Amino acid sequence: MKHTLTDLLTDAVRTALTELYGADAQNQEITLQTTRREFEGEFTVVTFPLTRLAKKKPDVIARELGEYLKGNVSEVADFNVIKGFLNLVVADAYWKDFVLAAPQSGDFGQAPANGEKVIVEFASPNTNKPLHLGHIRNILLGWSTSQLLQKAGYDVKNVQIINDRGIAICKSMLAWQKFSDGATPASTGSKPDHFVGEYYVLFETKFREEYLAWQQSEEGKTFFKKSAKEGLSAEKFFASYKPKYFNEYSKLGAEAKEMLLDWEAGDAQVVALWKKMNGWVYEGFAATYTALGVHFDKLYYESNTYKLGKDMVELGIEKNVFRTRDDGSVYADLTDAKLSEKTLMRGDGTSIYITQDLGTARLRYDDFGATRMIYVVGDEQNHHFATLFELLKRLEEPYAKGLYHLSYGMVDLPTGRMKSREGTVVDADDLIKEVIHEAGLASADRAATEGLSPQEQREIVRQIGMAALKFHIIKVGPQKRMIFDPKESVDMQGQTGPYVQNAYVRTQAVWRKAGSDVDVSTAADYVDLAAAERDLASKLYAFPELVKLAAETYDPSLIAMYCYDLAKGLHKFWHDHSILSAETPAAVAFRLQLCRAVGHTLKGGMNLLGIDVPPRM
RNA sequence: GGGCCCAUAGCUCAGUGGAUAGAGCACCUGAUUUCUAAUCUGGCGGUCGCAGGUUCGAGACCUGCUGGGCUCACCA
Repeated sequence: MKHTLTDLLTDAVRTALTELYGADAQNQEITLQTTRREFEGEFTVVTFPLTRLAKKKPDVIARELGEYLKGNVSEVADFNVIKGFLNLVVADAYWKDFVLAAPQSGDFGQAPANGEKVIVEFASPNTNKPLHLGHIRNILLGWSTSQLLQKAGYDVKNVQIINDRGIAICKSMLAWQKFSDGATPASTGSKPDHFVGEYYVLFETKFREEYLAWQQSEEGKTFFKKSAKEGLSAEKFFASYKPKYFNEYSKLGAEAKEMLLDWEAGDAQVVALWKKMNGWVYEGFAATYTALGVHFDKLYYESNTYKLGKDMVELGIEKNVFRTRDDGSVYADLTDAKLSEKTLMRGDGTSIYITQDLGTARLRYDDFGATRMIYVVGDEQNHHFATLFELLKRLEEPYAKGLYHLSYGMVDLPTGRMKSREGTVVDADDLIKEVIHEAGLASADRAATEGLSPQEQREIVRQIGMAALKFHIIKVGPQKRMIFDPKESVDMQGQTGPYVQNAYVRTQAVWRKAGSDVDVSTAADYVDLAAAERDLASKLYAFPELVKLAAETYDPSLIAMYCYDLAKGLHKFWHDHSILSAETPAAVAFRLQLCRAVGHTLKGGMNLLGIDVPPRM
């Protein structure tokens, strides 16, 4: 591995300290950071922490260090000192050589394969409803994390676990069976997952009607008088009683539960209906995944995995990690890890949610041999995953150290949280359609894509709209609960996806004009770089390290911020300098290649976010 | 009640213990005979929730508090 510039500078500072002050600086922490924009230079050494070592004032140390580095390190062309900050100006020759080398390749920033396998789980929807805005955040996070890890050298597999069973899908099934008259997505022209979702909603509607009627019946009124606490309003009482009513009194509830039992018993008719309706949902999901540009290497279905985990429970008992209660139920005592006592198997021998997660983790390890598993799941399940990981650690699973819950905050609307009951849930397909529509309106009065076929133009509009949406979501750090304003998500100016795309398009436009057979061999003769060029060069230089950091911290928002920053640098450079009519042939040649380097990096960076860049826009 | 997360400009968000805390949007303003103006320039805008502490240095680290969210099932 070649010495990076930052390593080289850090080492040089250590050597300088030893030479200048006779101190052994090998263990001294060297604070090297990028120079703030308002000062000249690219790297800054902070000399405050060196005062004890050198026994001099920070500014004196900075000056002496600067002189030494300028005199002894060819990469350091100049320096300036402000208080305890030594700003280093990297030699133009270094930047020039750098720009003409690594980033000229399309896979700039790609780390060599490290042989380690990692699984990223994301999406993981229920099959009773279409995908919504919350799923979009999940999917974008999962996909870009997967891309990032790949770029950082991992062998990545994308998986999801589909919650295809349970009471929810039975509600859709029952409503369809009772009320559809055999309607199908084809007969109604509905997108199939939306079709199934409509029956889920219909079930809830019918159930509410039934519940309301019961509340107003003699039986309901008597029940209220008998059961409600003094002073509690009927409205409040019945709102909280709803789940119990569903389980104990409701005719529809009983039918849905019966259907679930029939399904578990393998009833042929119920299973056939289940397959049919889930089939519709998958057809719909596939279209949404395609629209989002993501795909999976393997799908796990809860209907296949929900009984897993019993062997893990056995193992836990063997290892004396789990205990059995008198009633036969099994639990793990995690109180010493600041977690609760967790039951893993019921007295009747059936398993629960976390038990299947134990089994599924092992199943995936057996499938792929991955030593890392990333679960992209909302932060309301933080406790669940803390428990799951602690259990797997105690079971001494070989992948236990590589488990990570990529937790993210919920998506709120400016009006508050999304609530299906109040119809404020933003549907994924609607949103996608909307952003593309807006991009189309914004493109309508532009001449930039004239001469392209209608298909090509539509594709560009699609790429722009999706870039606006995706960038708007992925630029926010995962941990943060975010407010999604649909109006802002279609913005195409400022800190947005289209802004970055536009910078890329400019790098392509100049090459189109120059012609691909232009001779750029004179670029090596280019000597003095302009400020905007040095700025771009140092930004390009930072890309591979940033990819590494973003992959290590599972944070794609870092890449989004970077892309914006690099695009901004390109736009500034573009404004300040002419490329094709630059002063000298060497300048033309260098700037063209600088454009190519920036273009590759913007494209690579945006691809990490699952965003395409168009050739023109 | 216990645990975890969040709080930075009017709004949406950045901010490895380092400099005068930054972007974008919004509002005001100037720039286009040119390689794409989906751009660029200037202006306006801050008690970094509050109070202590650690440090040469705190928006960041520690403690307490306030406000908001999530969670603490033999549900998923």
